[in-house]
Amino acid sequence: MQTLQQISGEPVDPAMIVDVGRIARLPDNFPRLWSTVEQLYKLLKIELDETIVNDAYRFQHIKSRTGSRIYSAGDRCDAIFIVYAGFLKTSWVDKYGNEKILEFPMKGDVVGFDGIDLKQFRNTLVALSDIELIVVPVDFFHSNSSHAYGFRRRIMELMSNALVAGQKIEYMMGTLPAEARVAKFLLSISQKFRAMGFSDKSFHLRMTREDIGSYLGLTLETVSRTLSGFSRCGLIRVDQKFIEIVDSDGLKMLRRLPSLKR
Amino acid sequence: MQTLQQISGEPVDPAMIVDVGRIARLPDNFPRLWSTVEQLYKLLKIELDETIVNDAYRFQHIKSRTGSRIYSAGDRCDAIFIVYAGFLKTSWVDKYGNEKILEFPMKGDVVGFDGIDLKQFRNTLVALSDIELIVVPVDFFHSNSSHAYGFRRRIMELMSNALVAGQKIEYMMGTLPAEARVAKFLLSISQKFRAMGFSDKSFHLRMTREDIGSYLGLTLETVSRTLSGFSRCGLIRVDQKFIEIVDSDGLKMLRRLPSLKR
DNA sequence: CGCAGACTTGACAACCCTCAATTATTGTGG
DNA sequence: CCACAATAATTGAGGGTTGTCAAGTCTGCG
Repeated sequence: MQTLQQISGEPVDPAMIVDVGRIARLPDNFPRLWSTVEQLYKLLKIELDETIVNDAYRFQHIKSRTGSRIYSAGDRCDAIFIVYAGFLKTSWVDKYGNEKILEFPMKGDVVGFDGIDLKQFRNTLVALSDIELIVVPVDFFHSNSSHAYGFRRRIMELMSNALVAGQKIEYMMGTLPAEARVAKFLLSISQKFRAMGFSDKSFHLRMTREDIGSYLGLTLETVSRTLSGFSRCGLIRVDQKFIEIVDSDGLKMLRRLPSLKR
Repeated sequence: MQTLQQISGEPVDPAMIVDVGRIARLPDNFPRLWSTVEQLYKLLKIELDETIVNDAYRFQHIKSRTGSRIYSAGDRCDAIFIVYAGFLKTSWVDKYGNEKILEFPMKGDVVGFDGIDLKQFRNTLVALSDIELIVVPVDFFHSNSSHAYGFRRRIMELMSNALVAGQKIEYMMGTLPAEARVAKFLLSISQKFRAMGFSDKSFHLRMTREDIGSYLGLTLETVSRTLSGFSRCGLIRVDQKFIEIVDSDGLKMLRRLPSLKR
C-alpha cells in the first residue's frame, strides 16, 4: 500500500505513519488530522510557553493530490496554510494569461500571504506532489488571545523574510546571467532539502523546466541548456528531473563570475 | 525663507506650515513634530474608533536632508517609518557591492518591513529630497493595547500588498522588454503622483537614470534610449528629470506589444 | 570659468529568445 | 503487455534585444 511517506518522500513521525497510511484511502479533502497549537509552534520554530502547550485549539489538515489546485486568484481568503508534507508551486497570472512562477513551497513554509491584503488570494497554489496542509484561519492570528501572540509575531517575521527573499529574486533577474541564476536555484533547493533532513547532494525536482524558467525569468530551453552545460563541466549530473550536485563550490563560484563557456 | 513645502513639493496642512517653516532652521534629526494615533490612522487609511481619537500616544517625527542615509543594512531595527513628506529610495547591496534599487517610497508609504524579521534592517534607505518621517516603534504594534490593533492589521495588509507588488516586479523583469518596463514605470509613478494630489501628466523624477535602470533591471543607457524613443514617438516629453506624459494610452498599449521600432 | 556628475547617442558584440526537429518519459486503452 | 498519444526534455541554427565601451553634451555648483 502506498503511504503518504512513499508518495512525497517526506519523513513522517513514526507514530503517525499508521494513521497517514490508513487515511490515504479516504476521499480528497476529507479532514484527517488535527494539529495542536504546540505542534504548530514547533513546526514554525516559535518559542513555547506553558499556556501554549495546554491550548485546546486545533488546526484542521487537508490533503490533496498531485496537480490539484488549492486556490486561485480571486478565491476568498479565510485562512493561510502551512505545508505539512509535499511540494507545491505558487504562480501569478496576468490579465493576458501569462503565468509567472513565484515560489516552490515545501515543508514548514507558510503559504497564502498574498490573500491577507484584500481577503482574496491574488496568486494560484498548485500541488506538485501529493500534499498535506495545515489550515490556519485568519481570525486565529488576528485575535487577542494569548495563543495567537507568538504566532502573529512569527508570521510578521516570515512575511518580512519573504519580502527580502523576493527582493533577492528581483536582483537576480535583473543582473545575473542565466548560469548564475540556475546555479543559485540549485543551491537554494539543495539547502532547503538539507534543512528538511534530506540529502542536499542528490534529489529530484518536482517542477518542469518551464516552471524553473518562469521562476528565474528564462525560457525552458535556456534552463535545459544551462543544466547540460553544468553537467558537461562536471558540476552536476542530470537525468531528467533527478539532479546530483557534484561540485557545490563550483556552483557557488559561478554566481559572480562573468560567464562559463563550453 | 525656504519651507519644507517648497523643498519637497508636498502639500502641507496649512495649520502646520508655520511650524514646518520655523523648524526647518533647526539641526538635522532634531525632533520637530509629534503625530497622534488618530493622524497616523488617517494617513494609513485605517478605520477610526473613539478610543483611538483620544489616545495619548505620540509618534516622533524626524527630518533629514537630500542624500542622507536613514538606515543601512545591519542597523538595529527598533522602529519602522511612515513617509510624511518627500521622496526616498530603498536598495539592497550584495556582498560584492552591487546595488539593486527596490522601491521609491513617497508620502503615505511605510518603510522598514525588511527589518522586522531579524530586528536588523537588511536594506538601505536614502533620501532623494528633504524628507520628514514618522517613527513607529516596533513595540507599538506588537503590544496588546487597543490602539495597536487596527494598526497592526493594516501593517499586515500593507506587507501582503508589498509582497504582491514585488512579485509583479519579478514578472516584469523576467518577461517584459525594456520599453514595456519603462512604460510601466512611468505609469506607476504618474499614478502615485495623482494619488497624492499632484499632476499625473507632468512631474520631475527625483532619481537618476541609473537608479531607474537598477530598479527595472536595465542599464542606464537603455533607460535613456527608451525615454528618447518614447519622446520621438510623441508619447512623452523629456527634459532631463522633467517628464511630461503626452499619450498615456499609448504607454499603456506598450505593456504587451512585442516591440516599438524607431 | 572650470569641474564633476548626469544624460545622450553611437557602434559592436554577446547573450538569450524564437523556431524547429528529435528523443525520452509518462499515461492510456486495447 | 504493448502500442500509441501526450507531455517533457534536449539540442541546433539564426536573429533580435540589450549590455558594454566610448565619446560627447548638458547642468549645477564652487
